[in-house]
Amino acid sequence: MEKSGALASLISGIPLFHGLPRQQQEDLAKIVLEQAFKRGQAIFSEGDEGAGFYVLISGRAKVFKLSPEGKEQILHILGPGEPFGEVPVFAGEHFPASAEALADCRSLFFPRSAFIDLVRKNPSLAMNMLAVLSRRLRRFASLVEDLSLKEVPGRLAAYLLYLKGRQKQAKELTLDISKTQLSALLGTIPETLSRILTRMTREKLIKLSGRRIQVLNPAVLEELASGERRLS
Amino acid sequence: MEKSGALASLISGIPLFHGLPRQQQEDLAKIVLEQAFKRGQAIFSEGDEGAGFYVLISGRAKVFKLSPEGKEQILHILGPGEPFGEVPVFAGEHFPASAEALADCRSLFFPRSAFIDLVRKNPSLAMNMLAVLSRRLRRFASLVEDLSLKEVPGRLAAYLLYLKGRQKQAKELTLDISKTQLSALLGTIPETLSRILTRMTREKLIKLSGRRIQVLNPAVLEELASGERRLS
DNA sequence: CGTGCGCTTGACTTTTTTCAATAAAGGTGG
DNA sequence: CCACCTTTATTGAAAAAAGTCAAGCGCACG
Repeated sequence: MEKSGALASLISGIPLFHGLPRQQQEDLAKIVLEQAFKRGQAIFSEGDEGAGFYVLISGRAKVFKLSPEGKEQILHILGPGEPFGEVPVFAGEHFPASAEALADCRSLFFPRSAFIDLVRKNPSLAMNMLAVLSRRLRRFASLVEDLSLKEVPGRLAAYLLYLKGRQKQAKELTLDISKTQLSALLGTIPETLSRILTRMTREKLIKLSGRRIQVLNPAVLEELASGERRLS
Repeated sequence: MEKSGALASLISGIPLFHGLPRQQQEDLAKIVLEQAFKRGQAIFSEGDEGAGFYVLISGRAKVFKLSPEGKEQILHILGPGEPFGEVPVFAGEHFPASAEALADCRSLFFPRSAFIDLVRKNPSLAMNMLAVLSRRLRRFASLVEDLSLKEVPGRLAAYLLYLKGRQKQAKELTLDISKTQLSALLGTIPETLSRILTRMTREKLIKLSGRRIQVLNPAVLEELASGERRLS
């Protein structure tokens, strides 16, 4: 009783499950499994059979693709409350990418067939899931646009402005991931990222000390991000 | 009666609506609008408010992003039976990309709110839509992988093999889009595509005459596509 | 106190794009 | 059916962007 109460409150706090009748949140609690992963641990790997999907409860994780030569492209950085690994639940059975814990994590695991039963019985749950997948498609469209239509300085500028939007209380941004991870998120390598940060500093667009970055000139960053201007 | 009968048979032939009870296909027929677009005509533009989504009935269309400098990245080439523009139905309201007819098209348009009502009442329709969005996420993950982790010869090789898989009856592939469009689909420009086709021809991997391409050495194309080898 | 990992910088290579010119192809109207 | 004109495709030379290889620094953690 104790335990399922805690589970229920975890579940009701997940955006994917907002607006669901209490009964259905309890149904979810019945099928869910709790899991933990240590920093650096694989959660699943591309090609694995997906027996269900995950929701991150605490910690931080990444979903990524790896090239044969070892280059990594991060598709998504996950924080608490975010679902991942849903694709095989509804189409095909293997994961299209890999996932790994960036810090010690707790997560919930929802087994595929029990979850599908709930979705079938439950229009609100289906609608919420459709919204989640649609938002992800939107993000992916934007990622493709960045990779194909912008060069690295533009992608970095866009990311800095995105961070600034999320951390608007602080005058100074704090990177929530290592620069190596950031380079993989932007579709480049650490050396290139480092050089561009140096150039931006030289141009007085930013000021950086370790993981903290001050945005000195957001207007020019905007122009870089939208491709109107390039970094000299 | 005549007309709605024709509509009903169109609708029942759309994979998205397979397995639905007849009643629900009739419900769909009641809310649908038929539309036609001429070659080159815009169907919608990025940022437009999405009042509903489309299913292509005949012809061919593309969904794409445009950079400020005019470079285009095609996200998807659509053929008959394929739905598009669904994202704003379930998340946000504006289109994340633009769509245009590549040839004269007929399409069905499903208005958002009436369609959502049907989805809410209809678990199978919801499941089908979840499958469609999941498959698209899979494709996007693969597109991101290609753009970020492969160079252009690898992307082209992957595309040729994909085409070969779809046209396996013929010994000779036929490009179903212009080379300019293909370059935009592969995330490059016509000059680069042309040069790489020339190199592949010189290496005797393919033989090309106009839009027809013979694959002479699929094994090496596989290696290019997976990054094990590079084009000398 | 060292060892390792993340980060930076330099020199060099490769890939791709840009710009420009030309050639080929396809459709239209005479 | 042909001539014309627009679009599409190809090629070269040069520039730019990003990646590779290698070395060195600094900081954290055991």
